[in-house]
Amino acid sequence: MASSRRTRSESIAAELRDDILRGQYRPGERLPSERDLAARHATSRGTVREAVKRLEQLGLADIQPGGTRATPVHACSLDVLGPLLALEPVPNPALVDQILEVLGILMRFAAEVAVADGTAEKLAETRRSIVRLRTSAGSSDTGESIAGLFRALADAGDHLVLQLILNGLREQAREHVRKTCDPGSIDPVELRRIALDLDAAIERRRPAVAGAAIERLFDVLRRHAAGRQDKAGIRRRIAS
Amino acid sequence: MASSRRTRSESIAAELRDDILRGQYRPGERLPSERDLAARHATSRGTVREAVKRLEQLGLADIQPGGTRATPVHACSLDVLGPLLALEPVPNPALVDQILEVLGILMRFAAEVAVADGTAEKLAETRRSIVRLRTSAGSSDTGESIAGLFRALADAGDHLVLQLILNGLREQAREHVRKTCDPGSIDPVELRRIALDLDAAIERRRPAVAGAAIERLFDVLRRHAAGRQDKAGIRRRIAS
DNA sequence: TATGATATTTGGTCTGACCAATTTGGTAGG
DNA sequence: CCTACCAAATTGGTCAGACCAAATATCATA
Repeated sequence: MASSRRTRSESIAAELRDDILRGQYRPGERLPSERDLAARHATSRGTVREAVKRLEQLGLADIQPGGTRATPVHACSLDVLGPLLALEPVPNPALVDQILEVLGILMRFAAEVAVADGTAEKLAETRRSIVRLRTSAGSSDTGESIAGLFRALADAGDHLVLQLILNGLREQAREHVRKTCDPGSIDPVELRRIALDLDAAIERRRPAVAGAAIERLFDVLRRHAAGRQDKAGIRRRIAS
Repeated sequence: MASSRRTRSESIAAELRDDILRGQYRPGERLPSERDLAARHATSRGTVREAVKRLEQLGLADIQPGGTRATPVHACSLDVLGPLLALEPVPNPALVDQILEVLGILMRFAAEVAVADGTAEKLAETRRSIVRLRTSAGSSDTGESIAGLFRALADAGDHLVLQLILNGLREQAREHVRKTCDPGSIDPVELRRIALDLDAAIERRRPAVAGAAIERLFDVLRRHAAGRQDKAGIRRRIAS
């Protein structure tokens, strides 16, 4: 229900976006004019215009009469994360870990909110997703199951702000995180243990316990994504 | 360096956006066609087209040949938060609290990262912003000082993912949160105490202590935003 | 050299048109 | 009566060329 085939203006937008992300235009530097771009891409100005507009909404360009200018990356929208990861054939491991780090914090909170405030119905759905995770642990469906659990947790809490952020993060990260860490090869035993703990926490309505389970899950995910090497280096960087 | 005057397509986009957020179009329902909208607004199809495109990028509309359809709010981008708050003359207090809740979690993490990994230079800048906060506590500049502190902390950590999320959240929330809680009337004594603790934590490089200080800061902010009534009801909803 | 007027460039919008995909409505067949 | 299928109307995607206002660049003048 999401995307259709790639449109012309989308292609141009993607190309320009990657150019900016690659640093081809320094912040403040002027981009080619719409007319210029139209000529280069052998297309109409209207089409180019839509592409440039898209850049502006990503926070990558500041478009004004007299000239459109590039914008520093650190001031952009979350929506540049996906393209940024896709820039290199193998996603930047440091970035992937940052994503898992923040996602872990937010999902932990989501779990706490869900268990504390969730309706019985929503929590039942969450527990069903936990069952699916337990049965699929070790298989190629593991990634899908984990994603399903996350969605259920985010949905159960009725916390709109949290949902919106998680939407964006998921949309940007999903595919690329999978590229770095094949969830199917996560230790199934560990996964099932976490799933059981989480399920028990939900059943007995223990938000803190549920949050701790999610935290452990992300420890596993991050360690797994980082590969066998330097497991220790990635661990929680602060001893709270 | 941000916005110029309001463009016609932006006006139309804003109107459509608010219509959808107000629930005028149920999810899945078809929006008027571009030609129809152009006629209604006495404008050209190209202009309307840019507006509708904007909606799609907000995640509010799914635009496809045959018809553009509305999308459920909970599946949108974070960028709808601002408009959602602006829908009512007085921002929804529950939403504002949700924002402060999530912002608190993220800023706590940002502080921990900053203190753990920040360069001496960046941390010095952060401490300068703390000084500004202490001197402005109780004045009308308090809000600006707090925002400055947040920006410095987010900047010191060199955590891109966190920065991007905080960008979006700040962009959406800034103005509206201020409407709900006048920062100038926050207890200056409490504020200065937190500032001192935070400063000491930075100086001695104690991430956990810095995080705790930020957490206390947000306790104050949330209690203040919620108004004098039901201080207790708003408090941290989970006992971790 | 500094400054102010002028010419050029650039984005914002309009008009009207064509194509391709979808939706819709009706029709023939079960 | 319902279903499967086909044709017409609708809708989005793109193109072309044009005009205006704001910003920039250029150059003559003080």
